[in-house]
Amino acid sequence: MSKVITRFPPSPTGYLHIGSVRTALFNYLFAAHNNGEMVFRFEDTDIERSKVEFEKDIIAGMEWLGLSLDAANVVRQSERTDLYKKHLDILIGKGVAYEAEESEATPGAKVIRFKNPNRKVTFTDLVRGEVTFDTTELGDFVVARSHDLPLYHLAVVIDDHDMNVTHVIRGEDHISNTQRQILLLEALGFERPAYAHIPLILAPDRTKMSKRHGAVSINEYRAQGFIPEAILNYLALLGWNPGGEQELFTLEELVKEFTLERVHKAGAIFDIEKLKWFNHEHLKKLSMLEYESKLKEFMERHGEKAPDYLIDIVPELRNRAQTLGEAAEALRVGEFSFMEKDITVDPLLLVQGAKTDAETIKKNLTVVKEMISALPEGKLTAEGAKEIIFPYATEVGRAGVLWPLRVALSGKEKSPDPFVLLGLLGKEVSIARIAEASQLL
RNA sequence: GGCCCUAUCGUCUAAUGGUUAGGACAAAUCCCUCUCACGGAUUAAAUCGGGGUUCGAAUCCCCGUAGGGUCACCA
Repeated sequence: MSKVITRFPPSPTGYLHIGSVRTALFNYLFAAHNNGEMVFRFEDTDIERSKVEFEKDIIAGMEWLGLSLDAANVVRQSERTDLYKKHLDILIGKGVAYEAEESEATPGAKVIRFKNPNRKVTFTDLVRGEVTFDTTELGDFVVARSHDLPLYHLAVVIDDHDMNVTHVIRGEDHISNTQRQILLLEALGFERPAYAHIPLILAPDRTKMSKRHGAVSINEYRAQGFIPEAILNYLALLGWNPGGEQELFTLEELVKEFTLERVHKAGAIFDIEKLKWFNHEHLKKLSMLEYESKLKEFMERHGEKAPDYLIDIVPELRNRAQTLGEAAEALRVGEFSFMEKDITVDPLLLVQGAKTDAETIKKNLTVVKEMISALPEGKLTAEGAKEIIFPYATEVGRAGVLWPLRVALSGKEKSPDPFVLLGLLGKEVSIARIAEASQLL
């Protein structure tokens, strides 16, 4: 059996779309699973709408996702007109294509129409089984604007053949294009590739996802702080799954499991909440250092500077934020302001949740301060602090000890628990803050 | 409208003729608890409808219904 070759042929007429990414992913997974290859080409026959800016965006997006195979050898249809012309002449020579009326798009040139044999075309779709179309309603469709300007269907057929594509895996919106392409490829004497039309990603209203539904460009997800591992994992499971109950997969695992037989037939609604869950899970799998550098890079990308204490609060950030964007936001709005040199403590807040009077609070804070002071230098960890303080707090009433302690250390109504705070701030700063808070009472 | 495709909890899905129809997200409740999170437990929630085939149907067939895709000198 010949080597499996799939393809990803975006047209550079917009930013990399989330739906394109999933199609690319399925092509990638299928090729990789079968030790094959995914080829890449830009379908820019529509010169009006195609832009270099979009080409760059698509390449950058694919690279970021880790799906780029050979971006250096990008093929552009606009650079292959000789190849198309050659085949166009063959079609005309055979009498299966002919010059018709003058072109609207390029005045002076005649459009080329394909002489429709008006018959039924049946193909086996690897996802849907046998599909039959009657091509009669297509009429003699236009295959080129002129001798030099092929249209999509012609270019696709020639390129897929020329690039030795064995499997055409694309969105279901292309299923009715297949009949035209089969007609052309047979007229040219090419071998048919295998076809697989995968279900579309739908917006919550069950229609094709588009800009009016929110984010469709992969850039927007990147900007929100989603990471490639999560996006790929989520997208792979939209319309496919390996059958078990496992949901978290690495790219390698997806490659190992992927088969077209298990691709669904029905469209799947894109659920941002579930994507967030996947993102959180993949973020949790990162080491402290990996998380730190990812967040740092993310913040810099958005013109923000990560604080130098970032590494210390990674564990907290990681369990709170589902996306890097949420982590950056938490930092921006001061959720971790207690890590700064100076904090302000509101005396009222100190007693607010303590369920006891100021005198008791003051006494409790003093006891805690002494407990910490008694600890040998460098011994103040969250666990260690909890070990000595928690029994005392339980004995005299936790709210009366832990709430004021937490507020004294953070100055905030909401924060990580006081033991974590002690571990983060260290002995010296903690003692100083407790002392300052006591003064306020 | 023509043609094509599709149909399991709100959502993503498992179960490829025999299960109390399972899991996950979201929701609700409870636990943990000094707050916010995290985490743990529990609950509610589905086979679109009607006919067949079969001892037995979510699963196979037919008819409805509903939804989607597509009908360019765009891709």
